[in-house]
Amino acid sequence: MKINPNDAADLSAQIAEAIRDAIINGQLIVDERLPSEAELAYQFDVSRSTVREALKRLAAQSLIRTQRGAFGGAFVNRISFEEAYGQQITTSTLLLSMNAVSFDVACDARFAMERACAPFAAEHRNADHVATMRAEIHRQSQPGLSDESWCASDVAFHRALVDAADNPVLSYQLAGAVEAMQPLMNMITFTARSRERIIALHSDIADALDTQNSASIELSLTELSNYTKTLADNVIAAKQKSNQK
Amino acid sequence: MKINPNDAADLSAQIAEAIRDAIINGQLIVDERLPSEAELAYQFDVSRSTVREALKRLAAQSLIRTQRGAFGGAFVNRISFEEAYGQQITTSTLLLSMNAVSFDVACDARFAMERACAPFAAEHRNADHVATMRAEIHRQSQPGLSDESWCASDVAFHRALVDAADNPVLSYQLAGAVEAMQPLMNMITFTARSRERIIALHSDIADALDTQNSASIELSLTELSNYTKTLADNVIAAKQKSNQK
DNA sequence: GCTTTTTAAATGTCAGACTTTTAAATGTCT
DNA sequence: AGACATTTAAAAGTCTGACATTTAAAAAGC
Repeated sequence: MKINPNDAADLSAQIAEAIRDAIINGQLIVDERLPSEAELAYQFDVSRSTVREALKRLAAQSLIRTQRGAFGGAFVNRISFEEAYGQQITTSTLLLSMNAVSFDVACDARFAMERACAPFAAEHRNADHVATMRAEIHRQSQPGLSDESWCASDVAFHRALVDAADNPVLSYQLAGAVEAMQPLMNMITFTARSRERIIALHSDIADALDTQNSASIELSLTELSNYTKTLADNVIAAKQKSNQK
Repeated sequence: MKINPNDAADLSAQIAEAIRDAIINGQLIVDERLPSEAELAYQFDVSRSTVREALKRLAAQSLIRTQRGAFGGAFVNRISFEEAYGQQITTSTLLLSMNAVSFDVACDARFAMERACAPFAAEHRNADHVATMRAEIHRQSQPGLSDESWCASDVAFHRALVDAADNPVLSYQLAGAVEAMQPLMNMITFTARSRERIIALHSDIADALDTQNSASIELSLTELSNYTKTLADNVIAAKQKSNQK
């Protein structure tokens, strides 16, 4: 592992990159201990502060974890799917809020990916998944349910569908789509939507999952997508009209 | 923004979290300048080093960028889709290499997501996308092509299909799937695969995209997925047999 | 043999100094 | 007045050295 002191980039960024590369191409393996900060400082010929900044960068990406005390140090971290979900959701949320992504584009992407789970969900679903979905549908039918609780239940419902696919790679990818986009979509459409209509579609999906009818799941998801897009169009049109006044 | 000095967590982690939250819920907006390191150190009542470690954590997640010199400082970064691709690919690669994910599970996820792009790709494809795919197919037909170059061309081919969907959200999600998994798959199957077979399927996909036949794209992708899984099964079976000797 | 104490190694934090970069402000010349 | 050069101040980047805290192993005591 080498760095180039003449490079314009910060030393801490260069060091972080060198260590990251070593982890990615397998020179450092999971749970392996890195040299101590003092030792790294000596090896890279920089101060301990600079090494520490590099290590914090890696820690922020969950590439390493640190442990204090004797025989502590920095260890290569095994990135779990569960951990990665969180990062995925944060990044997806920021991407959507910071970039001008049209509602239709986001909606298309979200439901396309969820439809991609349908065949696997139909195949691998078990009683728990169906029960979770029915429980959330029941919750959604409660008259006094707040918009926040509705949204949480909505996420839980779709989450159950994704989890039914029993594929951690898909779940990881979908985490961003469902958990980041669903709240945004709810925020836009909650004034105009018909809860009954959505509940009916949710029931169709739960039934189709129960009977392992993948095509029917996909069909209902497409309907849900179209309905959501129509709602958004109306809301946006209404907003423009009120602005023109 | 407040931190709790009695919290067991590192101060720099707490400060990073406080600022991250402020960015996520909109208290800090894109391109807004954060207070200087000295000012932040004063506000949080910690040393400048601690603040710097917090800022490095945020920089590692592309949440801020820093600029030296007068009127420099830390600025809230607009996360672009392009930037996010890289992080997505890194994380996906590590997730796959560090966790025991079966080949079939990874393969299912990857092709399911790519199939999800098919309808949009068929609708929005233009001459460039088809031309890129045909060019890559031509490259793949060259007899002397190295395995590394084949893999790169393979990625470029699938990348073109995804890009044809003209949906940045999908492209972002697919970046991890295609660019992280394709190389891993190639690594496992390259000894057993028939380039002719794959080229034939690639040609089918390019033709179907050209004629905007989404169903046909999906069919060919499923065939490609099944072929890949069969190859992997054979390779793994052969390996076990040789181990038993 | 078990418990308690000591110890050393490591990270976490702080304070202060110095270096480098950068853009605005100021000065100077034409 | 405008173009160019110089100064200046603010801010990040880096370094040094110190001290605090944590932690597990080693040593001591029973």
